[in-house]
Amino acid sequence: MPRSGDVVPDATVERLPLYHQALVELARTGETTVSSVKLAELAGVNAAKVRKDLSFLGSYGTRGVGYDVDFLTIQVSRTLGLTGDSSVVIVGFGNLGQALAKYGGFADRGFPVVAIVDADPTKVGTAVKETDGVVVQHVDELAKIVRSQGVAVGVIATPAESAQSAADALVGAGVQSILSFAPVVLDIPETIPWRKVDLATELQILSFYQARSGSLQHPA
Amino acid sequence: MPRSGDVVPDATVERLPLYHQALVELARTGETTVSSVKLAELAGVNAAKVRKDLSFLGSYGTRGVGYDVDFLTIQVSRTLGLTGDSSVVIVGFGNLGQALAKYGGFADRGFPVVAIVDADPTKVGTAVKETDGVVVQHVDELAKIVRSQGVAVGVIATPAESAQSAADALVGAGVQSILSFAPVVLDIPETIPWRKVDLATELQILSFYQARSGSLQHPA
DNA sequence: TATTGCTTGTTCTCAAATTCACAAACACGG
DNA sequence: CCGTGTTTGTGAATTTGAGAACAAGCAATA
Ligand SMILES: NC(=O)c1ccc[n+]([C@@H]2O[C@H](COP(=O)([O-])OP(=O)(O)OC[C@H]3O[C@@H](n4cnc5c(N)ncnc54)[C@H](O)[C@@H]3O)[C@@H](O)[C@H]2O)c1
Ligand SMILES: NC(=O)c1ccc[n+]([C@@H]2O[C@H](COP(=O)([O-])OP(=O)(O)OC[C@H]3O[C@@H](n4cnc5c(N)ncnc54)[C@H](O)[C@@H]3O)[C@@H](O)[C@H]2O)c1
Repeated sequence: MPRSGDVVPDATVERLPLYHQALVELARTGETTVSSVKLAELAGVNAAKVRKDLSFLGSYGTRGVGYDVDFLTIQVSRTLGLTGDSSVVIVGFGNLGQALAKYGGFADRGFPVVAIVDADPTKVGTAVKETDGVVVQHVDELAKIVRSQGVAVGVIATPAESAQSAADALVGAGVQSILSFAPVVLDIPETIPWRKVDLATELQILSFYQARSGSLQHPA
Repeated sequence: MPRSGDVVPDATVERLPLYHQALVELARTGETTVSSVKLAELAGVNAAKVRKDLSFLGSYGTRGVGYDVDFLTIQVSRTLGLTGDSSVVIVGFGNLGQALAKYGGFADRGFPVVAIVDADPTKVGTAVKETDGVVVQHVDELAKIVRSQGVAVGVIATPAESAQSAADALVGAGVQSILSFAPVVLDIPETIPWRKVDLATELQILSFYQARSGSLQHPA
């Protein structure tokens, strides 16, 4: 019987946010319990997989009934480490950085944007009303900002050629994880988890499956 | 001996864009050949994995020497189906849609944005200079646009609640693949490959590995 | 309290992916 | 033309993940 102290497989970790999202939606619509079949449908995965994934967190379902939506949400959140908010700093206030800054979906999901930095002096001083008027600061202030505000996550939205130096600055400043939109592999200490979101890569993967048309759908 | 006609594993397909990117970068810096070790380093993966992945495309290396950068680039491109350009239509000209529209990285990598649509009449008519002055059109024109311009890829940048109808419209219009930024599971025919990019999901996955600090790095 | 119907949790089997390890193959220098 | 050093391509072993199947367990109801 796996308990929450045991390891959770990587493949499961990647799906937990899907379940979390589905659970939040269920709670919003007033559902109090949910079966693995229903949850699987909402998350777009196999029901057996849902049950196995959830069993890694503990035995939180009730046979014949299903899972309690609120309780399961808490368990998934806890496993993902979504206890309190994790503040985010955005590095690079260009096209993408501005879109991210204005986007409310981060704060809604527990990742408030508390600071924005850029290397361009002409961008420093801009206030973003969507994020409670956070003002763009210079990248040289990064370490001070991270320390004083207890920033946990750094988001890199600089051009590819500046991404490594942005990463170095974030690591030096003491952030605990990094999400990068630059299409380059970063050299980051193993102690700091990081992920990359690369749109061109996504389009190229789609291109493959499109060429092999119909042979496989959405394998993500 | 696997040939290009054989199947390429999903896990390999997901990495081919990484290699492609590294190869383009190598060519830019004037390198003519590259070893699996070097390529692995650039792509951030294991060298044996690189060799096995490439072997699915065919036997294109030279023992004792490595791979010819230009030739391998062509083979990877061909496998991914990156022969000609694939035109893209962006659905939703909000924060994210505008950032995407202004971003040059799409066209650079063979995915020119040839059209943008939105449901909001006040957005219709806006011209985006970064993409050769493409003008935002109404979403009702989607089918006509896709057919007349031979659009291959649809990018969904609408709010979550409109994403399914955007997907339906794209499918109806005849696009061949879909990339969505909305944090919802879409119901799309199996014949049309689609992928989802969800930033909150990425942050939540990072949150897990951060909580289990140091036990595992960047598993993507 | 016994029965019934439903859903979980887990076991088992199969498939996919990763990694190691090394023979085969090639370039090059002497 | 032969030996040497290097790097590929791929078998084989191992790890990881997926999915089917079903016994175990609970609620509800009579
Ligand atoms: N815009 C998009 O839709 C989009 C899509 C996919 C990927 N990306 C990637 O996201 C990144 C940003 O794209 P963009 O379109 O916003 O670029 P951009 O040029 O509009 O903005 C980059 C910003 O980063 C700032 N910057 C540069 N070096 C910096 C440094 N060392 N420290 C701090 N700030 C620095 C610049 O001053 C600028 O404001 C790029 O790597 C791009 O490939 C963007
Ligand atoms: N902005 C970001 O940085 C960001 C980050 C992550 C995810 N997202 C996701 O991307 C999506 C868009 O985000 P955003 O911040 O750009 O939102 P937004 O509200 O700024 O823009 C949405 C746009 O879509 C248009 N639209 C609405 N319904 C439509 C329809 N049926 N057909 C065509 N157009 C329609 C609206 O008129 C609006 O212009 C959302 O799903 C959001 O969750 C955005």
